[in-house]
Amino acid sequence: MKKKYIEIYHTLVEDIQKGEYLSGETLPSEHELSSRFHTSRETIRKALNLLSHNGYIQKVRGKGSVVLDRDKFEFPVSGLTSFKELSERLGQSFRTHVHELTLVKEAKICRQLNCPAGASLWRVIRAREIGGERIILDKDYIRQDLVPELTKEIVQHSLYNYIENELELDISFAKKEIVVEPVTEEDEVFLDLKGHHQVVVIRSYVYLADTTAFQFTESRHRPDKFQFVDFARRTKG
Amino acid sequence: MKKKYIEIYHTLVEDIQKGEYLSGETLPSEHELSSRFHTSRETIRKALNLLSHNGYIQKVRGKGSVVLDRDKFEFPVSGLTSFKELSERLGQSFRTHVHELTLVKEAKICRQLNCPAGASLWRVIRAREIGGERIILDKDYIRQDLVPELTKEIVQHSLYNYIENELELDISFAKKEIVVEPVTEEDEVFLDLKGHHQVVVIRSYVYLADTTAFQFTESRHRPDKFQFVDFARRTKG
DNA sequence: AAGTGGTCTAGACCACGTC
DNA sequence: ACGTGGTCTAGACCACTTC
Repeated sequence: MKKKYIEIYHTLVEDIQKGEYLSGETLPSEHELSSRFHTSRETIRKALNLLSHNGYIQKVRGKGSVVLDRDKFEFPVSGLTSFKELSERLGQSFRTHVHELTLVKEAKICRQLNCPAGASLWRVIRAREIGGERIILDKDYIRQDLVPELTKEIVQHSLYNYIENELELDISFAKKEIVVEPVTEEDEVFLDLKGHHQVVVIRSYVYLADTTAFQFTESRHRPDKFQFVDFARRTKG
Repeated sequence: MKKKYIEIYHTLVEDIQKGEYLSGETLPSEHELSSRFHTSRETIRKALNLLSHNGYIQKVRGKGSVVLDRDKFEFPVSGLTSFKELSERLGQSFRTHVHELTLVKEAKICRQLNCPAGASLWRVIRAREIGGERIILDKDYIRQDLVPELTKEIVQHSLYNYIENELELDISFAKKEIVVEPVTEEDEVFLDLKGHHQVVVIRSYVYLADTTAFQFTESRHRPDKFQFVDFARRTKG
């Protein structure tokens, strides 16, 4: 048995994308939806909360669930997007250059990942080429106890895909920090900087569903090609 | 009577902050909490979902609600933070210089805010000084039909405070974009750029709870002082 | 007054981890 | 086997918007 509220969520997303409900209009009422989907109102509400959380609707008390103009938001998949998804979205040709794939011991990063100081970490360094220019340098540190084997093919293709689908690790949340920093010698070597002296650095700590810290990533972007989109819903309380 | 799940949420946040539950430990079970707070389990679950959403806990099936190391996250108040909150958090002295407070008509911005092309908008230009340096230039456009009166005192003190507490407008969500751009003449005049030739630009569209687009803000930061922190929880489905 | 979403209840069964 | 959180139900009352 699948989860009902997830199925209802997908159905409603499709309906919205098909233009069955236009932006500014309201969805059928929760009461109406519960009888239409033969389910309780709380279950409908879970589906609607998902829609709201993902920016498809905004609930307005006494009025209904208003469909938002999602084109205007041009969506973000809030936060945890992989390079592959991103470049596919942009519809541009892309390549990945793998410069390093080694096992290292770095006490400092281990401490931040809550693993023993002597633990082995995969260090993966990849340059991302989009439209013929190498504009992103990704440096990943991944706990080897959680990902025992990595090959050049895997990191070239899609690391996230391998981790989530092959290893079935459940990535749950991430904390990221975005800052601007001077370029390093490494940046000079691996990127086409076109005279830029600073890069945008995104540092992420990625956690699994069981709260294990799992990966540290530093993603260094040439500033003229950097864009970050965020959809933030205010949580009350 | 206030909302129960909000009260329970606040109680649990306080307990966590007092160190009653340490990171890595689990909270009492949902069953236990519902009898302790004399409420139903679904209500407890709403409170726990808030805790989870705000990064206090991670729920693990079969195990419990694990308290996260929130210090390690150094929190963001995800997304919609005002300058005042930010500078208070940093504990630094700050000043706001109001350079402009006028009514304008800009068809382009009206279109993005979904209001008539000829509608009046407040244009507010403020430079933010932190630790003696003017490092942020905020340019706000606000619909005058929603905010009829603005004074220099209001925009100097706290615009958000006025909008939310005095006018009682209900800010609900925002879409933001972060990019890096060359400095403009305006930046040169109003900021202490210290030789920097680029600024980090955050463009935000702010919406009210009734889905009205309400405000457009462009916040221009000197790159060496820019930081953006984000806590992203992956939503399934 | 009627309709909408927001909150809350007191159960139920299931899937998963731990023991 | 037991305890945990995940899903689901069929009601209830309230606050708000619209008419």
